[in-house]
Amino acid sequence: MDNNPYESLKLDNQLCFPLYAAAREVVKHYRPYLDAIDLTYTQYIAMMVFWEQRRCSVKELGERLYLDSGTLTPALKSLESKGFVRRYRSHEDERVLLVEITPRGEALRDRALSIPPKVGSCIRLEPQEASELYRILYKILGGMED
Amino acid sequence: MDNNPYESLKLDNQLCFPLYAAAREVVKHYRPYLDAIDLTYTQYIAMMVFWEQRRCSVKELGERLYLDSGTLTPALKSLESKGFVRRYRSHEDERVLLVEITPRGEALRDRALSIPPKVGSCIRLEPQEASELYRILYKILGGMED
DNA sequence: CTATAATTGATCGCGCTCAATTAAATTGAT
DNA sequence: ATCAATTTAATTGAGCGCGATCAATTATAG
Repeated sequence: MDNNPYESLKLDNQLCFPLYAAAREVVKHYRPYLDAIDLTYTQYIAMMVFWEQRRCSVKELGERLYLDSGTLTPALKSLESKGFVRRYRSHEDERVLLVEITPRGEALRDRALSIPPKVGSCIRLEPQEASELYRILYKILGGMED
Repeated sequence: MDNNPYESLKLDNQLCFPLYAAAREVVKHYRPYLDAIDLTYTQYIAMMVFWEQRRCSVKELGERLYLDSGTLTPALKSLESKGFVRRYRSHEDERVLLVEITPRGEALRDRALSIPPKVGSCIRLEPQEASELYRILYKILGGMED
């Protein structure tokens, strides 16, 4: 049947490759909509957190987004320069940098509302496939922490 | 039940976000093994193509990997500098740049053989989940071309 | 036979990621 | 209680990936 010792190195047998490629393709579809509100994808998912909870530390944000501070610091500085958040050190612990949404950032939420349905329509999956994909992806994310 | 008009902007309701995060997490797990053979992940998936078909054009490679020349050109130059491939223009059509694997590149295949099982063991999915994920990811990739 | 369009890669600037560094807080031994 | 050692938090800088633009080549139309 399969006597090729290099079978495991074939591109078509990789799970990581379509994961990597699909992620880039989907994020790419956000770009025109995100350009319109002057956000990158990383900034967009950060704003999602602030729309939900107004304020959090860089560390907490990083855990939520699976991103480290090296990625977040420049993204948050950019959000601050656009007036969507403000950044300040915690008084209780000076090591902690807190980020808080501004009224301008709150206002952006309404302009972002049209994005999810637009991108969602490009990912043509059955509802059942979408929820299965969601479940499996979080299983991967949960199982990799070691 | 759900009267929040911003429900669609919650991080937990996004499909793209876990896709984006899981892709990065999985690729990150390749790094130590790829470092050992001096390849980046992009260079690794490019080598997979050459291990299978020895030679192809930059354009063809880009279609296969869903990457453009801005990403591939520096990656291929780096592979060339390490002696794993050679690059030359096609005689039939001078616009086409062909990339061909070298004996040194062929030899690298054996050293890469141990990588897929090592990374695979970090992605703790049932075989059935893995194949379902594979199917759905390629459905996304196939359905986005427009 | 010239002019226009399309294709192919290369180059450049920006954002993201990782490793190393700096700064702050905590722990623990005396 | 004090101070070195460890731990924790975020910033900085280098390299990679991506989108946009450009130059060179080829194909097509008038």
